[in-house]
Amino acid sequence: MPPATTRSPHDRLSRPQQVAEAIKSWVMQNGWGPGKRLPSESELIARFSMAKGTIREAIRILEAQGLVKSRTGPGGGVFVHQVSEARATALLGNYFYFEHLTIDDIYQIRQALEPELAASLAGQLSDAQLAALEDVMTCYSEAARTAEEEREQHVASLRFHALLAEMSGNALMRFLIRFTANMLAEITVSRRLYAQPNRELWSTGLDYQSRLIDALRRGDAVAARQILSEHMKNAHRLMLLQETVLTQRFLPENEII
Amino acid sequence: MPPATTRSPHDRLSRPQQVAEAIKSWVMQNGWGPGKRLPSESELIARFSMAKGTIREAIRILEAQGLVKSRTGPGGGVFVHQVSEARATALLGNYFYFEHLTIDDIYQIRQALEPELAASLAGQLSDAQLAALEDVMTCYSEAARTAEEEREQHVASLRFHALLAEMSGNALMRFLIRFTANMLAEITVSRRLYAQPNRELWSTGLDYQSRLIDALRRGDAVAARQILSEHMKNAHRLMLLQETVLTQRFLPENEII
DNA sequence: CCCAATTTGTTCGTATGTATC
DNA sequence: AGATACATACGAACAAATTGG
Repeated sequence: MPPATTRSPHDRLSRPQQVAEAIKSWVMQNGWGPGKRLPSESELIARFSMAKGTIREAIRILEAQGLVKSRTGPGGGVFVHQVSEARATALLGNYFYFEHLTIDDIYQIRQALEPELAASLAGQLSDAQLAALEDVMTCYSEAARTAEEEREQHVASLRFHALLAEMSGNALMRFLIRFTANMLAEITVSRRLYAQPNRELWSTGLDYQSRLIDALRRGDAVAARQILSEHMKNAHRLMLLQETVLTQRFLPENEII
Repeated sequence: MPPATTRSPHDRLSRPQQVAEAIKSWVMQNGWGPGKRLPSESELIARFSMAKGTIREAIRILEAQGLVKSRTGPGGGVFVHQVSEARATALLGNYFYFEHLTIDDIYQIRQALEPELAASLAGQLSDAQLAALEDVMTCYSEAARTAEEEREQHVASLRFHALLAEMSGNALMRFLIRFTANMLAEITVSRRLYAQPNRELWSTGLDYQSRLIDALRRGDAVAARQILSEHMKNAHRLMLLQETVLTQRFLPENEII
């Protein structure tokens, strides 16, 4: 029995989709990487014996997936393009537009991932990296006075986690941490949760992160894991009070954090 | 200062992209859900004052993202469509085609997520669900004789985890567990890692999963977490011996598991 | 079973915009 | 500035698919 591609015979692929798939596997088989220029429109028209419109739609499909980019003018054309994190985030975000994630859901993942991330980074960071973490922390070292400052502190605290993720050698970990933080920001911003003064969250958050940086510097993986685990548990608990269903929008193709 | 969309002024959106974005936010603002029919091509042509080809490219962009589907004939048209898990998996998989994930990377995530999943399911499953888990388990209760059987057992063991994820109320958890299992299957299948007889992995895996089901039935969250944690650690250790860089293909738009 | 209506799908010719030399 | 090479956009015609009479 073959690996069995589970496409029902009823949803046949349109010609542009066929062409897009063909180009995909063509690029893959030749091992072409980012920057590689694909044949021009007219060449593709000749190669696939299809009309311009059909070829163009195929290119658009690949472009929407972030796999190619096209430029006009001489030396222009269609180029293989590395899918950006922003694009991947937006595309995955579309999926969760229809699933209704709660703050609980997101924190269950963060609760599992972040301590593991912290543990894996203990003793691995350079002085410059540790300094960068402390730098972000100082953005919210003082109690917020206005709602605007409150919001900025909230964003900064999420940036702390994003920065930590950036330091991981694990691309999957990096993406997931940043994605979950993004989703959380979407909720809190869209629901104005940050507007509710939550001094306890930010102040205890500051304390935890300070201790975390210390543990990371000492190379104490167990402590780092424990600290971030408690931090997550606490943040989760505080946010739980204002739990809400995520009515997230279609994400535009740009970075939130 | 506005939320600041970080699009450089140099990569202006093409007209089809503009139209696609306009339709997106249009759907969003009206709160239209899956099944809602969008205006016909000709209506969109009139509304946006653009050529048919341009409108069609916009539709294709949305279709590539899995947000709409179009049907021909009377009563046909373009319909809002819930992004499928398969589509989301494929789109996210494209991102990691360019990042080079290792087995280590994937197991770091599974190691963090799966025990948490197990703990959250303890005492929450119906008899039918527990029976379904045992059912999948029996698929590899006997030692494999041929390489083909070996492969089937491997797939079945990944299915066990997928089924477990399916029982979570957390859509994000469900997706991530299945996604990571998918990525792992991609590696092991494409690199033929399953071909190497690895009796220890499957037999100990069987033992672990049997104990896990028991703990889930008893409602012992701590034990469930511990068992799956050890199982992951063990599976990771065994796979580490044959570690390899993931040279994953562009994922076709279909389900692997 | 065929025919007609409706809607997306595809083709071709032409013209325009844009970046490079 | 002008020529060149490429994607981009337009419009009209035709093809295919689906539904209902």
